[in-house]
Amino acid sequence: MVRKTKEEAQETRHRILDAAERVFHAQGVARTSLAQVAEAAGVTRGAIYWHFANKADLFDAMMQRVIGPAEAGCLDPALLEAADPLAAVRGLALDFLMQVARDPQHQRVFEIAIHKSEYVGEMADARDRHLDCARRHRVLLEAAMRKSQEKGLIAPHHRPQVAVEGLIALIDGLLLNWTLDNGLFPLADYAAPIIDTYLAGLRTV
Amino acid sequence: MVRKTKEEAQETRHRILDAAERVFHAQGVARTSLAQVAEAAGVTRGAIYWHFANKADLFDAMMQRVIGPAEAGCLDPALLEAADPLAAVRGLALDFLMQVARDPQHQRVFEIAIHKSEYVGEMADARDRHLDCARRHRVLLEAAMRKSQEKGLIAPHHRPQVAVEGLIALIDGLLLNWTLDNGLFPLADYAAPIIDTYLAGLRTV
DNA sequence: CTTTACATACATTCATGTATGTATGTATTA
DNA sequence: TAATACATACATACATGAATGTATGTAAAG
Repeated sequence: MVRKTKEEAQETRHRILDAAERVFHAQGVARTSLAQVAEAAGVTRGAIYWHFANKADLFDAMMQRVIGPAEAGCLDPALLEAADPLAAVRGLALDFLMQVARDPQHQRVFEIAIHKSEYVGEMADARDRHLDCARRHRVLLEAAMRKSQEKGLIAPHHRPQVAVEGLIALIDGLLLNWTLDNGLFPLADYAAPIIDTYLAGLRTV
Repeated sequence: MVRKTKEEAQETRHRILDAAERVFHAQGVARTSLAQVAEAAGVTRGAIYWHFANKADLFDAMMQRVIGPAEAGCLDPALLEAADPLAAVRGLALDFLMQVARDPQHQRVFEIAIHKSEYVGEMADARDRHLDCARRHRVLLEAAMRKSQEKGLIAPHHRPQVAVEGLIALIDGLLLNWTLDNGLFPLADYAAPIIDTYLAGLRTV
């Protein structure tokens, strides 16, 4: 059986993406060949080269499938309309961390992105997309911080840009270390008190 | 000219390590062959295989040469004898971040470790060493946090383990994002206020 | 009948590890 | 102290395997 219906073709595409997730996670991106991905997916390399241009393209698609929807949720401009923007920021950060802590697919993909791939050469596309997305987050968060400061929720001596950079560092650092060894500490338990500690620091004079 | 004196041999060894740093940084570890490292060092692969067992061993040596001394300084148990352990922790964290911000070699090596290598397979040695070192840091920092709490420098509702995990996340996150794009924010300027914000949060009731 | 969705087969490029060559430093001996 | 023997510090050459990309085959969907 060779030629499939369009739906079946999409299913094999997803099977390939699933397999890539598993194998990339287990061996790292650079150390896995497309033949290994194909075997894990139950197809041949021909199928992979039909759906994707090369390994970088496959990697891109794998990341986008999971991170694309997630990042959309994090970029809600309604953040600025909240009565308490700082609380809204807190909610966004915790939602994000909790989603990763709960969903094993998110965990796997972030672990691949952070610890099992090299942001270099042909992976530059993914890197650029990440940087652009991060920049938009910074812009939005900085606006929220400024608004919080206007409302007296943040002490006046804090610079909004600095406050944002610290918050992002905290979130990314938690993700970095938890994905490095998820037995090290319970992210779902630690996330809230840690974020709250930082935000409490922003309130102090 | 073939056989060199021991000092000359050590010099070529360091030339190889320097070259590895540059090429790994430019292309990523997985995407560079030992032939490229050899060319950059002005030697042949024979020289590399004489001094190192393989690429993983070379990578290990390159990391250890820079990180080894640095991590020794961060593990000073005198931390616990300080009159103000929290201030001592602050000093340690800032010293570390400032050293990376100032020394381009540290910057390069951390950038390689974080963004341009895959902690997988044969790199497991480096990963294990990193994890073990991080664990010792956590033990020491947790003791310092506990002592700070006994002295009333940290509000009683904070759990020392959680406080430590937040601090480490903050430091690692700053390093992660700054090495990702060192034009994004000035680490030397931002480090102190961000760390201080978190520590201020630890003092609040 | 044409295009799709793959499987199969092929050619080519590299990177690795090892084996071997070789000239020089260094210790030993006489 | 000079001759000798051995180890060192590489360079060179080779064999092997593996991964990639492409070209071609093919059967069924549309």
